[in-house]
Amino acid sequence: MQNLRNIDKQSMLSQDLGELLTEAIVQGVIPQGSKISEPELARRYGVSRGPLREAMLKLEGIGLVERIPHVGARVVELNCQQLLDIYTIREPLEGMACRLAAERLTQRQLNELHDLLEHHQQYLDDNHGEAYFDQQGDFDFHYRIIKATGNQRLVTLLCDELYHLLRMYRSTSARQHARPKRALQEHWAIWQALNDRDGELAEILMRRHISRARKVIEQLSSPDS
Amino acid sequence: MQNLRNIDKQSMLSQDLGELLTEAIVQGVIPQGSKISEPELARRYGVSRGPLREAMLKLEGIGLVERIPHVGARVVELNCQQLLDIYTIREPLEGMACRLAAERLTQRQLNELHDLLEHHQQYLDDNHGEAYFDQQGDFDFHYRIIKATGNQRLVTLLCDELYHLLRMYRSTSARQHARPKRALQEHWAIWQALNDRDGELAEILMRRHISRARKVIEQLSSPDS
DNA sequence: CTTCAAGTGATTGTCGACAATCTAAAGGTA
DNA sequence: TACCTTTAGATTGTCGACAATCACTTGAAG
Repeated sequence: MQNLRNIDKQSMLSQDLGELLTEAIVQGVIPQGSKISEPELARRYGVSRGPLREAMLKLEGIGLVERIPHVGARVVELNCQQLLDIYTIREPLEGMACRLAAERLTQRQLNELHDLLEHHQQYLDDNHGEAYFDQQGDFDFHYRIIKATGNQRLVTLLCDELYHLLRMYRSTSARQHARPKRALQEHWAIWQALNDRDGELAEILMRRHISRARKVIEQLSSPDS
Repeated sequence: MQNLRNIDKQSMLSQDLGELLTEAIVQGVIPQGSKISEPELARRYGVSRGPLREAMLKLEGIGLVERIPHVGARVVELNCQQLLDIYTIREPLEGMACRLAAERLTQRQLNELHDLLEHHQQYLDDNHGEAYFDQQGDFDFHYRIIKATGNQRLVTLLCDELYHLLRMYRSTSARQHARPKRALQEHWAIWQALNDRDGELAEILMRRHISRARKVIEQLSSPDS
């Protein structure tokens, strides 16, 4: 009864390795574009090459590394174009997530979202400007809406795959959320629509929210014209 | 089937295995819900368990099999709810794909799409009713639009992951596209919008197209109310 | 007869080793 | 000097083998 952790979650070595490596790559410990040597990583983590290769396969599926047969694996280099592509996917997907969430969110979940936004608001009003909580709060808001859809495949797709890439970009790029107050306003508007059970409006607002963030990135990447 | 390694010397064994197994599962050769024994499959394909496990990892990433640590892998059982979830994801994603394609399709690609639809139309008018071409033409239309977006991640997501599940469902279910003529009409309308470079309308039409197909499935799954 | 415990057989996860292949440095030729 | 070939080194892909774990049978107790 005390070692509950060992019962409910059988840990595979390759699975744990996958999560470790994911965090290492997302946080920039393993820099973008760097080559990944299987023997070296295997020695560092004290495992054989078998589980490590399986973990790499999983990372490749997420899109964090790219593998070339007989050559090896490299951490993906996330240029602006690829980031824009991700936002292009996020926009309609999270819009649909909002539409679904408007029907399925419980009152309790809505209240928790409200508290989250107020907490976030207070931090910004106090002018802390701590980017960490800013990003954390931002992601948290989106995560909760997505998970409320009850569409497991949608949750996996967004939270377990695409968002790793976003976190990687934000942790390695100096840019820290260029417009936190505006973004929070948009979050409030989305919450209002969700609270009114207006799925159609919530979808539009979320799409605009992501589309605007995408435009900011677009202007940063090509400041000319 | 034994000389798998002679197919292409430059590709990896696990990669070829992944494609073979994907086809076998999609076409129902390996039935839904069946347990997958690593030693048995390894013997059948004349390879070791290493590459086979790596192929299974890839299939798990696509969502064709489910693995439980220390228990094994099973081919996923695609119930109606999961199929509805997939359509829920397809609707906004392919809508966005249409919006993008409206800007990027070349005149040549538009003409090819036109020929494809006319070919399809002729088959239906001749009352062949051959479900195979019907499905093939349907998928082909959607594939071409998606690939015209130029968003590689979107292409991979839809064509290399979600569509395998759709093909699996259609090949194992007796239902053969309940409304081929109506669907073709909607394809024509989408093509018209694409040809007019009206991305906004093309997106709406594609969303409606997929949403209607989803409703058909929804009614089949729960005929009451 | 039902239920639970131990044992047996098979399967999974992991490891170390070997062949095929790629990378990079050394050396020869125009 | 520039370019091509060769060669040594390291890395990747694959294989067979062993320990850990699970499923199923057997058997005994209530």
